[in-house]
Amino acid sequence: MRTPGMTLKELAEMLSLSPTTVSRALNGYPEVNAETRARIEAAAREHGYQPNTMARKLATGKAMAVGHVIPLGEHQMINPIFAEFMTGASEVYSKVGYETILTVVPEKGEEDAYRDLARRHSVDGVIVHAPRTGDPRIKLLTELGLPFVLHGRPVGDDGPSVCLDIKNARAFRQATQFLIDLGHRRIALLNGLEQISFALRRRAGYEQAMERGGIATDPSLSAHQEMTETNGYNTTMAWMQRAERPTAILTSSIISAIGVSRAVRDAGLELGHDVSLITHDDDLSFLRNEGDPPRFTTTFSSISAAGHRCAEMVLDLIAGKPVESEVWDCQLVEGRSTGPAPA
Amino acid sequence: MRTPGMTLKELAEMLSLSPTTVSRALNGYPEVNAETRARIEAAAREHGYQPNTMARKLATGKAMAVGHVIPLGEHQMINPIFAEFMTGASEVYSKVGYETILTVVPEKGEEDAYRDLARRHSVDGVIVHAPRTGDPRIKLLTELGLPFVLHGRPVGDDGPSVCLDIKNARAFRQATQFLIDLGHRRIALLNGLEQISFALRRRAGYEQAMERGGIATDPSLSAHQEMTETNGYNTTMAWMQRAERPTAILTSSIISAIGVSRAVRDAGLELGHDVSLITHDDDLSFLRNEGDPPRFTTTFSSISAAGHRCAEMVLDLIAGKPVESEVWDCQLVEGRSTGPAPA
DNA sequence: TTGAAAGCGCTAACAA
DNA sequence: TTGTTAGCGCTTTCAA
Repeated sequence: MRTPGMTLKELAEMLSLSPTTVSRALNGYPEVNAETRARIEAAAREHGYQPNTMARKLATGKAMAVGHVIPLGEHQMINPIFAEFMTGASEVYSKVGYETILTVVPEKGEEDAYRDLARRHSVDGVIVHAPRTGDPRIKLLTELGLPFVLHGRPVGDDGPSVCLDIKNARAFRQATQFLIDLGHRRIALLNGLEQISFALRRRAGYEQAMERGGIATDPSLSAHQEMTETNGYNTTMAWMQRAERPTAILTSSIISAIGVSRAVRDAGLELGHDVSLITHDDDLSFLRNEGDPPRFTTTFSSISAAGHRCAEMVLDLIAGKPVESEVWDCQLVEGRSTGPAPA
Repeated sequence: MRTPGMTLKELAEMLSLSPTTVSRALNGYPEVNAETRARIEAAAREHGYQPNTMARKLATGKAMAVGHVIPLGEHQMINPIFAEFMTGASEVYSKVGYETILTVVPEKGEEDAYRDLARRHSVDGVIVHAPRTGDPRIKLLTELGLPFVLHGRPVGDDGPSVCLDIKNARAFRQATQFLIDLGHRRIALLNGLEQISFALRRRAGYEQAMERGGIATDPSLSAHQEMTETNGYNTTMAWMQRAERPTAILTSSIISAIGVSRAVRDAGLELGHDVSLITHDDDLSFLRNEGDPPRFTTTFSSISAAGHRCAEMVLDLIAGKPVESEVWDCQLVEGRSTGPAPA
């Protein structure tokens, strides 16, 4: 049923050339006569010749694809951010003729997914999202010999790896400091799941600033949970109902910030007046409006840029080029209504 | 560098059998001696044998993959919904050993992306998202002979195709009717881009109900635009500032509804009191909380279920099984604060 | 019930 | 600069 699509051999026959020459011409090898190459290219274009990827993959032993394994379940709400990331990455792959392979697996099956990808040679490399404490993926991928790039710094010492990250600790230290300078003392932290590298570093930054400011951190004012709107709402609501409620909240995601914002309102309070909010902004442009809620933006703001860069890095890795880890800087952007602490 | 992974030939040699027999045993062909098969299976398991997908693909001519082509740009904000959809679909593919191939392309390159996928034999079938008026994809895919399933009904008559959709018109007719019955007259529609099938059908439903209710539809109360929060916010804000502002708003997406909700508040009005809101709910659970905003839910509510079903359908199509289009029913769920029209 | 042999369409040594 | 010859690892006739 499928349009057959011409083969290399057929094209070669039409040109009275050997498949080898045609292959070489089309793949840009230098040893082809310019005139011959022109002829071949013209014919290929004219007949809409497109090499069969499977054959090429088998012959070269390269999968011409990069894999992204996404665990379902607990972390599922990573989705909107993940989508932005994928957009950036996928663009890069397409540009060099690579394909993007997406594998969605139940939390438990994650390692098997990587094993399968490696053994079946389905991909030449992978991107690992949100490394965690004791993350088994790094060791596994190293063993499998599958090139990978981490989006986020690894937590412990799991051996050498290449990653792209932002200065999480610094960002949150700055943000906390900023609030302290405004006179806040009861500053709450609404963070992501504790075992995730991002969250760990952000907490560290928060705690450092608190310590420097001589403020004892109240553990009940730190929440580590999935960054959903509902979680943000519920946790904030509980905080708002305390006698000594926090006067400022720091969140790790614009998604939770939406929940915070709603909870504050529902508690009969006003954001930027009764409660200040600073959030790490993942630039989900479809979710936010200028100045609301007031937020903390990092240069990592465009998640799609991160996807873009991670993709480039993994391709370099695959090509055997040396690749350095990158840690991007941050930038504090003062929101409209982040005011001094209420008296 | 990569762990080599044993080949069929090697496995066969270890067993002193021919590759043919081993292949047959592993692929469940009936003509293999039970005892031999057991031996083969044991050995395969023991040595962790995993067939090389590329070789298999080349030999069988099947790509063992389904493609999803996502246009960038205008429709980019489809993202969060799309992510949910992909989750459902990907699960299905994985379960049967298929891979998910994602192609993100600039709006213009969409057709070429399909052509390339087909010619390079990268996929056995594709899912087409959000068919539009004069959508070139249907004809193209038919020509290419690439099996496809539409998520959303086609608009015109682009030839036979298989689709999965909800009863959009009926849903919006019902919702509008519901508002009319509550006494609303100035009902606004905040819809998706005009050329998208979903939006067209929803508008039709809205207009039918208005007509039946004997209410002239005010064109300035229908907005067709990308369903982003910002668009929802701005449009609603403009409406709220009119002398005769709408008393009810119907939106096509929970994303725009968030913008509506904020705009109403910022205009100093109260949702469910001054303005009623009903929205088609894509069940992006991370974005909403029970009862806020009041909403209209369809059984299509779980987008991931749609992804799941579309995937099954395309696999059946690929397998040559007959597949019927499906149109899922809807369900009106009354939200907490959708009250009668203000006097 | 098993095996031998011939590809799938391409790339890549090695020759010419 | 071009062509010849082998494969890549698997499936699949066709024989035994």
